[in-house]
Amino acid sequence: MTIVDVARHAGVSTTAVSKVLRNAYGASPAMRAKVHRAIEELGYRPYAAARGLRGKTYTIGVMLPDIRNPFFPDILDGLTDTLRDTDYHVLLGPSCDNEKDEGKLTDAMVDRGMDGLVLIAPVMSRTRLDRLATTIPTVVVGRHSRSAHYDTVTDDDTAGAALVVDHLADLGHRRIAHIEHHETDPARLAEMPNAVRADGYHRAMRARGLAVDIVSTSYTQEGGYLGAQQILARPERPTAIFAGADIVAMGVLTALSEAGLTVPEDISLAGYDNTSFAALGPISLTSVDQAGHHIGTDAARLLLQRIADRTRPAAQVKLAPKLVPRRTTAPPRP
Amino acid sequence: MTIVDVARHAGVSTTAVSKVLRNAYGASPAMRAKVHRAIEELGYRPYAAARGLRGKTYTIGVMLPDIRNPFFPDILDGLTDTLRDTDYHVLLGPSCDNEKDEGKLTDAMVDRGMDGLVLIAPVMSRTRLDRLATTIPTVVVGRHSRSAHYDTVTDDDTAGAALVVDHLADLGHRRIAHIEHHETDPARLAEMPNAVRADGYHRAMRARGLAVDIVSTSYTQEGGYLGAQQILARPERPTAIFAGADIVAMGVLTALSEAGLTVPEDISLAGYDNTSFAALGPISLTSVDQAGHHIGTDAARLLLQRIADRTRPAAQVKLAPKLVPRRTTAPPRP
DNA sequence: GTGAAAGCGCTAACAA
DNA sequence: TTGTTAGCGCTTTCAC
Repeated sequence: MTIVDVARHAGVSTTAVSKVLRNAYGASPAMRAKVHRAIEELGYRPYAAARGLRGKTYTIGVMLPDIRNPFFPDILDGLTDTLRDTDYHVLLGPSCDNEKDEGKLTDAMVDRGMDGLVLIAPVMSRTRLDRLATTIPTVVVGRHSRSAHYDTVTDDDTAGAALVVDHLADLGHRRIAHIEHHETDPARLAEMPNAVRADGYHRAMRARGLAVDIVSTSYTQEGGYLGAQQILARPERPTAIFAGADIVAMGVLTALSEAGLTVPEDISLAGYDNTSFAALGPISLTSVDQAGHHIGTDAARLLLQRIADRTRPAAQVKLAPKLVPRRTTAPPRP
Repeated sequence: MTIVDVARHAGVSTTAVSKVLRNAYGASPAMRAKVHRAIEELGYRPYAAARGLRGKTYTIGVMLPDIRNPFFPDILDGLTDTLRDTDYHVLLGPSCDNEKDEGKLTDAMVDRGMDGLVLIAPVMSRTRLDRLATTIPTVVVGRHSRSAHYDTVTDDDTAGAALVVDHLADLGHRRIAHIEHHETDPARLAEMPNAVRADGYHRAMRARGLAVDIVSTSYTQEGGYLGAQQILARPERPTAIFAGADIVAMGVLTALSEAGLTVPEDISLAGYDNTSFAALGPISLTSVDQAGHHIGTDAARLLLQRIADRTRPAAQVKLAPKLVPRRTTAPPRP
């Protein structure tokens, strides 16, 4: 079942069918109707793989660091909701949290002729990111970099971290530890959301005259578990922990519970992302909302615009985070 | 940068390059070496979209019902671990939990020339599933159907449900409610894992002479929340709840917590899937382990075999679930 | 507004 | 073992 069959069935040329399929200029209403009827009657579906050879594949690729992090589905929902009424399909790569896997995945997506990419918090070098974006329309989410070739959607992570520090400090906490996602590359130190968040914590603490206490693990449940264990092994225990992501806070809860500590009586805990798990009754985690759905919507919109016009100036959308206080934060024991 | 450039650079024919790329028969070691060097030097990458037009795209599509359900990443890990050392790439569709979205996504995957599909708990009709599997190598995960055209990997949901019921009954519970994922289609009633799980509960309860109490919502956090609210509104409250999935149990916990009930003192709770959240310290949910990673490994292996030989007899792999008792289940109040 | 014809990059017959 | 050649299904000039 090909375009040739449709053309024959409708009594027109293959060119005509192609034009109708693409809503291209140069097909009369009568022709469109004929072709559409033929498509209907034959149950024809264009073969995207073949379209890609000359035109577009109507496919958008999404890369994310960790499918287990419940924040990313929010972004995905925003993306798919926006793309639902278009001809585009979204295809997701499996989690990849290192430069090598990222390279493999983005290569694979380019090789499959995808029309555009949404990269969520990519760790690849700025050079590579830039090169990629000149190859294929790209929107970068979360990473605080700026390029002429790709659009970005970010949340103000500096402000978000300050929100948490201020909240805890206002409650009376003086010793507030932070668990961050380990970042050594100096170039990425200024760009990755986790690094900016840690920097925001740093600034906010110093602005209050408080001593900085950072533990480096990763933005995973295990990272939170291990980070909390390190913190609990300290001679002087902090009275509050600011986990860089809700998923980290989940692991922290396990470690605290195993240590026989209760939240917020023994120690306060705040997360980041305001995922659906933060709202869970028995957890009720204080967190920072960065409106994942909205991020996804913006990313999709920007990508569609960039696909339509690859020369348009790059846009930087920056969203403002919001603190959502819940039951895991309270004044420290007197 | 095409195969022609590589051929010219290596001083061989395009066929030779093609053969080397595919590890096909008919290329001398000397030729392979020459071609590989040319590929290296030119930084050539085959264009998968074009390969798909004649041969394969080296792409495997995965469809899952809900990206928010933390059980599915386990399966995905098993899949990607197994596929990592092959030439195949895994691409995931966005969540789709209804027949229409499933149809759109599988169509899109077929249209993109994917070499094989892994469908996790698909809800589409058996006819459609069968037709799909004759079009493209397919492995179905979780669904208890049998076909000559696709392989299946399932867990013994009947036994798993019985494990939970027996555990609770042995603790002394008599009134055990079950929250299931709503299923009306009579054909799917015997095939979907959620339906089989509910049926297993049914049988196990009756075998013990206990009264069945089923609430139908969905396998989501919200489904658990709403289901628990319905259960709590009963004149006579059950002493234990068996949630059909861990993600459901998460929602149940919220509802119980809002109602001022404690677990397991006021009410026992068990989930299913043994996700990483079940092991979380403050949650510590009794659950049923169905070895998601193993399921993924088997699915990948079966799919590779089916891609290699589409006529091979269909295999049905059935795994055995295991109960993981934790702190949310205890004897009822006297 | 419409259609004929030339590829897109690759694979697979087939011939050498 | 190697190379020549004809497409895969679609889009895109470029005539008409």
